[in-house]
Amino acid sequence: MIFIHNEDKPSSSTGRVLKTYQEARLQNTENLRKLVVDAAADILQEEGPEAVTVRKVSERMGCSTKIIYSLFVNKEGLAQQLYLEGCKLLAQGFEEVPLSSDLLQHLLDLGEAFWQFGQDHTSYYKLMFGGAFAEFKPDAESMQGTMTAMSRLLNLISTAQQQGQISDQEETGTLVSIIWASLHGVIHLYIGGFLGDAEAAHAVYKQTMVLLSQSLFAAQLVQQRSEQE
Amino acid sequence: MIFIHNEDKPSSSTGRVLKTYQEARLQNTENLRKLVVDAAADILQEEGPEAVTVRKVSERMGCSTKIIYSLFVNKEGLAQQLYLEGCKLLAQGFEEVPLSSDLLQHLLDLGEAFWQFGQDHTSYYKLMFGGAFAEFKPDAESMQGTMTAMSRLLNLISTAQQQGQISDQEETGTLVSIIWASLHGVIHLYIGGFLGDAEAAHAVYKQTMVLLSQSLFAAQLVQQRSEQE
DNA sequence: TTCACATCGGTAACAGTGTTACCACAATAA
DNA sequence: TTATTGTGGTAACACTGTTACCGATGTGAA
Repeated sequence: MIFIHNEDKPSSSTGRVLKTYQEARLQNTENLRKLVVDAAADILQEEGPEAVTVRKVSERMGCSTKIIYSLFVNKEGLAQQLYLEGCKLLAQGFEEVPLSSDLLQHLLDLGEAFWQFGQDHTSYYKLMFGGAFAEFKPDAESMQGTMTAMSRLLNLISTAQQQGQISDQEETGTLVSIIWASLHGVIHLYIGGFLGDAEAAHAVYKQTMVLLSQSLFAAQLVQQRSEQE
Repeated sequence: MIFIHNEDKPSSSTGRVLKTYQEARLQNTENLRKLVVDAAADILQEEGPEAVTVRKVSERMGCSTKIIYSLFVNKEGLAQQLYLEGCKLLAQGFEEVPLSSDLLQHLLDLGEAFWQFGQDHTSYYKLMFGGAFAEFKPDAESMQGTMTAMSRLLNLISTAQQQGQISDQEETGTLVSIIWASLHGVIHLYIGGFLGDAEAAHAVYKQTMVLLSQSLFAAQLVQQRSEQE
């Protein structure tokens, strides 16, 4: 039963998912990989990270678990692809933030976009930064994807430093890490259930952004103040 | 083999762990609970959070898994006890920080103690805040334990607000959350492998503390400045 | 003392996980 | 047509959390 490699048999009642799997198998493995990642992504978003299991993915694909192990080495390999998928979504979220000549406002907007990503794609967030897959450590490709997603933030800080609005005593990368980590901490504690409801957590988040940017842009503020006097 | 309930039999070669289990069983269940938590804590520290399994704990105890389910409802119940154990260690770490009349310095010292806790008890940290047990959400007792551990930080912020060194526009709890979450974010990203080696991560951590405290104590700094003029 | 009852806890199983050895089949090459 | 290669499904292994079962043990009453 199940899979007869003979193509003569009509589609019958095996369903559409099965057909796409058959189609992809006739083409290159790259399409098949994408199909598996999509199936896994669906499960991730519908049922959360812990529901993403090799068997569930293969069932949804209509194939055996062997396929997943042939295409990706193990579950972690599949998780890495999902990580990169999440990076794309995050980058997309950042892209939608309008450019602004007010760099402080721009920073706040980017921070807000990061919060929104955590809310709209909580399952992805848990997978990527939440330690949902205990064994998952970012490899070179993952870090590359992360940096690409974060490039918008990096460019902003760099520009602000060049314009003298943010001190250039610290390395740009360090400042990005500080902002990223601080905001991540709020989101992660909230997801973990430590910061009450979404409203309270969002208040903490926004206040964290304010405090950080106050310090970062402090030189400018002081300068503005002395100019006003 | 294994457990003969007859006490006439001498200790034989069953080992010391077994004897303590037998002893505790003769006493109340509270001692037995503590013994189980200790065994689980040993595994946690020796082999990490993912190694803490019901079977491993029961093997180390020299009893069946049933005991764990009788004493704690399920694995999560045991995890909660480990969480509280971690709170004690964290509180202990905070206790060792010397009091200081310089509240800013005191804040930096407490922050450093939090970092040290993450380094010295990484397994506990992962269990408590790292999401190592995906299903674990802090219940009322866990939150209570967390607050007790954090009380040192809470008192400090409260005092600084009363002395006018930190603005009292924000609620004390909110400020504590901001500091906690930001520092947690750095530790968590570092543990997750996103911030490079310990040295680089520690630099980010310290800089985060500096930026935050600069904003928090900003009013005072401005005040000092105007007093000097 | 003896006997019924209740409780405690060990055994063995269930359902689920990641992973892999095995082997039948299809496609290709000679 | 035959030999070889490789793809992929089946079924198993070693784990996990969890629980149904049931014998043994201790405890109460007669």
